[in-house]
Amino acid sequence: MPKKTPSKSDHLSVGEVAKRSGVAVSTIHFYEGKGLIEGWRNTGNQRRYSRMVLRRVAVIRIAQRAGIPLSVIGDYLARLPKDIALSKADWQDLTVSWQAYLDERIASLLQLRNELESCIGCGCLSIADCPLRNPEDRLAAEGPGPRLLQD
Amino acid sequence: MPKKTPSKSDHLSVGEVAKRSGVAVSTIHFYEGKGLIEGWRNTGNQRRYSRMVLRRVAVIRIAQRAGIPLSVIGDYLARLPKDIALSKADWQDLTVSWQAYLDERIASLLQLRNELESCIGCGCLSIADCPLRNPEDRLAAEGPGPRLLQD
DNA sequence: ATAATTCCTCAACTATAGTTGAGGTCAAGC
DNA sequence: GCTTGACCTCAACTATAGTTGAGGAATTAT
Repeated sequence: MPKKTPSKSDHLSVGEVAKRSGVAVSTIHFYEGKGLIEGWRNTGNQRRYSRMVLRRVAVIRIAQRAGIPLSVIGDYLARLPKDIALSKADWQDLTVSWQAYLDERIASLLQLRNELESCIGCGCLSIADCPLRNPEDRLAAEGPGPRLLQD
Repeated sequence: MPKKTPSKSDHLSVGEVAKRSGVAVSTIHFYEGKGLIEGWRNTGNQRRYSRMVLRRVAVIRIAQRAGIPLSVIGDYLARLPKDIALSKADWQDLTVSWQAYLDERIASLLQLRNELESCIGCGCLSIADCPLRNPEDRLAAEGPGPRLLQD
């Protein structure tokens, strides 16, 4: 039984996870601190991860591409089995949720785009009339925006 | 000549700008510090703004809705006349730029959405095969994302 | 056995977009 | 003419998503 390769079978060091998932070691630390991933420690207090963590990191990065904040990603991941491979159903749930999220964001951006289009050259920005400043829009606008107008 | 109303003609205090544009006074300070808006001071060192600043603030908030960072908004605004009303052409330039920006972001989100769709249930996330992890995507992906994969 | 990596923790720092508070000044109303 | 409210500056703090560095321990390679 050769024991040459860094860590075989199913325990990866942070460095290996970092290299294989394409993120920095500090980011792995950070994700673990946030509870997004989990592992155990060896006798020398060094982090060891199951290779399942690679998929979790991939999932995190994909969700980030969709603009989902880590806290929300964490909520999704928390409902999933830890250290067990994501099942087809798990992955399906995630993708469906994220598609809904993406759909909302896309719709919101499209609305803004169309409003810009209809306002090209008008330059009005009238508080009363312009859809770009119309309070109705705010209700349909994306969530984390700061309060825009109140008159 | 009545001089009752807070500040008539064409000089608004921060408070008035804040109230009329719907942002906090601290935000006006912040924008001024960032060079996004400009004004002058009265004899008592208090900020005074032309009413043109209201439109500028509206423009800033609209651009933020589109997800454009303040630094970029500042670059656009810097090329515009200060303290002079935005012309139709100015506004047109802005909206066209922002639409292009929005189009890119929308395209990028749609691509991700479609990739998710094609991957529903596959759960592969294969480094080699999965479009969600495929390096080709990165080139087409949105700008400010952290580096994703390098193998 | 020693040297070179890798890893550990913890604190501090980056950037973005602001908000909050302290301590003090200015302007407006009565 | 004095009190209240609006304003001033500056520093510190919030949140998100990490990165960087110091000082020290563990692991790996020669």
